[in-house]
Amino acid sequence: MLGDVARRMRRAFDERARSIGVTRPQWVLLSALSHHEGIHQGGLADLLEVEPITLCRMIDRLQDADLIERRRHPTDRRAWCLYLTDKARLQIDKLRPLADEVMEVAMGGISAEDYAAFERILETIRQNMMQRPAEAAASNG
Amino acid sequence: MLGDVARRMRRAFDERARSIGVTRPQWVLLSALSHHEGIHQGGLADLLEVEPITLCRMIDRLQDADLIERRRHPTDRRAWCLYLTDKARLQIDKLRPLADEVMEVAMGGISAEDYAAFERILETIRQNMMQRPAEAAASNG
DNA sequence: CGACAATAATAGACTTGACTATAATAAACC
DNA sequence: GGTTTATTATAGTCAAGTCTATTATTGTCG
Repeated sequence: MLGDVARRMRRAFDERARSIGVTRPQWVLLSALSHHEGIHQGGLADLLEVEPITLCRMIDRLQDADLIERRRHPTDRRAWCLYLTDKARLQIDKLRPLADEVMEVAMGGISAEDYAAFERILETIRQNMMQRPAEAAASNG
Repeated sequence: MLGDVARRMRRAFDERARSIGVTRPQWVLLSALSHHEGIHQGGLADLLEVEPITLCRMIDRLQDADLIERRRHPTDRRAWCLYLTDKARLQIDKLRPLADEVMEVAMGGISAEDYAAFERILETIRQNMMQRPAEAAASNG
């Protein structure tokens, strides 16, 4: 059910975002980058919890679309530093209200108490899922 | 956050299921089919809320892996009817406890009241997301 | 019957995600 | 100073999901 609800929300955002020409994962990436400009790919991959190679290919596409700029790291010749283009900033400004709208629709008719409870429980589940399976197995016995 | 939690749960299941040799979406498919044997592809796609072509290719792979059998529909020569193989039934039996384990870990330390509240709120959100975006726009004004 | 619309499955091309592996570079260490 | 190890980015290959067609059918209607 949780997965189902998450999927419906993803889909709702995707439908709205399609006209902008940016996919939802791309928006998540751009949005994260807007708070950490200059970060290198590995760091951003950690932030987004995706594999470096997944991020690498998304960056390829975003660079092709003139939304992200790769600049050489000043001292580490292996690394790239990532920067938003002005075009990307415009896109983000258009996308944020869409995300807000999805949240509004989703949370319609839910009281403040329920909302708080929901957040609290979600956070508990998140903590429960944080331990790696090996540790989980170990802690079970 | 909801998406994050859903992703963590997906991942937890994937890690456990990998050794069985079936992916999570495949398990979902097999599990659904076990309750609707004989259904045709379009019907199953509706059930799982994926595009027919997505299901079609998953069925291709599952048929290659001897987990699903396609039989001709008795009267409609366009359609296939889907059946589990015995091998698939064994797999399902192995996977169900894994899913249960993930749920147990996820819900650890959550009271019955919280669990009930969580389900209720999730269901509300689900209902909120059920309306199509066009209708949502219309109902907004 | 015959044209035409609807339905079932599938093809092509794309994004996103994974796993495994590899080249280049940096850091650590003897 | 040179060898080994770790890190950074990337390639190959696959699954799963999307959108937009296309091919067989089936059903409908004149």
